[in-house]
Amino acid sequence: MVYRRTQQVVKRLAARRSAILAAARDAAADGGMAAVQIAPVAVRANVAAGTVYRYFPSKADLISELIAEVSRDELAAIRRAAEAAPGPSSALAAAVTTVAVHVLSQRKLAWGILAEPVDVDVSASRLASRREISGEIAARIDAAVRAGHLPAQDTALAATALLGALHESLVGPLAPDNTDDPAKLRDSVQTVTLLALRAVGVMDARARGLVVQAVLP
Amino acid sequence: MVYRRTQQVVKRLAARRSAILAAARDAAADGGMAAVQIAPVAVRANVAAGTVYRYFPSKADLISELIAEVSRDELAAIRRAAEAAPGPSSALAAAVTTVAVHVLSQRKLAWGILAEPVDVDVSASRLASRREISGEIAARIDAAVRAGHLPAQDTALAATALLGALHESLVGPLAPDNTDDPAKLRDSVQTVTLLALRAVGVMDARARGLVVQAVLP
DNA sequence: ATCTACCCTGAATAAGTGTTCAGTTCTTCA
DNA sequence: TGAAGAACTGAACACTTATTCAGGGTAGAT
Repeated sequence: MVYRRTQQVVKRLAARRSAILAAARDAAADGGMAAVQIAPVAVRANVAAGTVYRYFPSKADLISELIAEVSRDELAAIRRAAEAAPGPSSALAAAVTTVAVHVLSQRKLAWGILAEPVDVDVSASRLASRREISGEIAARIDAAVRAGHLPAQDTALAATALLGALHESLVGPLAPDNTDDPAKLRDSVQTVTLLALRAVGVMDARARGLVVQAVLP
Repeated sequence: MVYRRTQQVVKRLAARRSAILAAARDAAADGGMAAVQIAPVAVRANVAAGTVYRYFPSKADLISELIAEVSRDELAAIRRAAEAAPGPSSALAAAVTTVAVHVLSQRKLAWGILAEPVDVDVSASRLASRREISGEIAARIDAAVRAGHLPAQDTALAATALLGALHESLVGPLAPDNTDDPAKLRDSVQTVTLLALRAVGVMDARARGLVVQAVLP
């Protein structure tokens, strides 16, 4: 062989791959999954359409990786928020609030990742994404149950239901369109978080306290 | 003119239209919205593909009507259940239970109506559908609030969140797959209804009572 | 400098389905 | 019964995008 991938080339390839993924993410943030089409993404990433296929076997793979990436980021944020909280209930509140805030601050992207129709099959990665996030929330609920702050319950089902409630009320088609009023956005986050905490059995008064703590910086 | 639509013909036309809609509904119940394609629906309805277009201007219109029809049925069922209940809280519980049971007993159809990707734009009718159902639930929450059974709250947001919780936990991708175990199905309905009622502020003990009442026939 | 292997380009291709429409069949009424 | 209008048929068409691939370019080794 008279050709070997030098370190420089390896780096360039990795950078290009990242650029394509980033372009896809940008497109999704701008116009939802509908905007994640090979040709436009290639343009954003400054490559030709064919090049995308040197990095991703298919559009389904590209979108799947996009979903996985966003999901990883989200999971990390949730963990960070929860671990900074003083106790299990606060951690749960912080986790829920984090999801709500993130989802609201990137509504198009969130909608794209979660539920927007896509012309290729990405159900597997969506499933994985939900599993991860839901699992994390379930773990937090579980911790609060074990600490005696919540009644025993099916934590997996509860976590799934919580996420459904957050998503539908914040980025679903009926979500109020407060795109640019920070006060209303905060209100929504607060209301929905309160709802979610009460759903798993946090007493109302205590829930209010936890929510205020979690929403305030 | 030597031709006028006689009563018989009018009836036949109406029947055909219904047959096409019914065929679409069957297809959706069998294989989700993905199965609602013009050619297969036409076959089910015993007409040619072109005929579908004499009754529906486009696939989008066909599916929109399908969504509207299912939505109407659902709304009627919710109202019936709620009106048969002895009080506002029971009515709310009955309404929520009804949604849960219906959704579970026609999961593919529900998923198709609610969230499954479709290749044409049906967002308007999905929005309308959600608005109707959510509005009804909101009204029930409101009644319970006015009766002093629940704390004051943003009932529209709460209703939306409740529906999101129900849908995600019962027909979402993470929903447990108890297709054929009636006991587990009932368990799911009970658990989720309980969750929903607590979310809007029903006290736990009272919620359990309401749920049992609502779930038992 | 030059050969080789790899990478990139972007126009052409492929494939799936909604939609159309010229021709056929059916219904009505004189 | 036959003429006229309406409804139905289903094969052909249209359109959109993902995907391919032959050709040109670039980096590494000698």
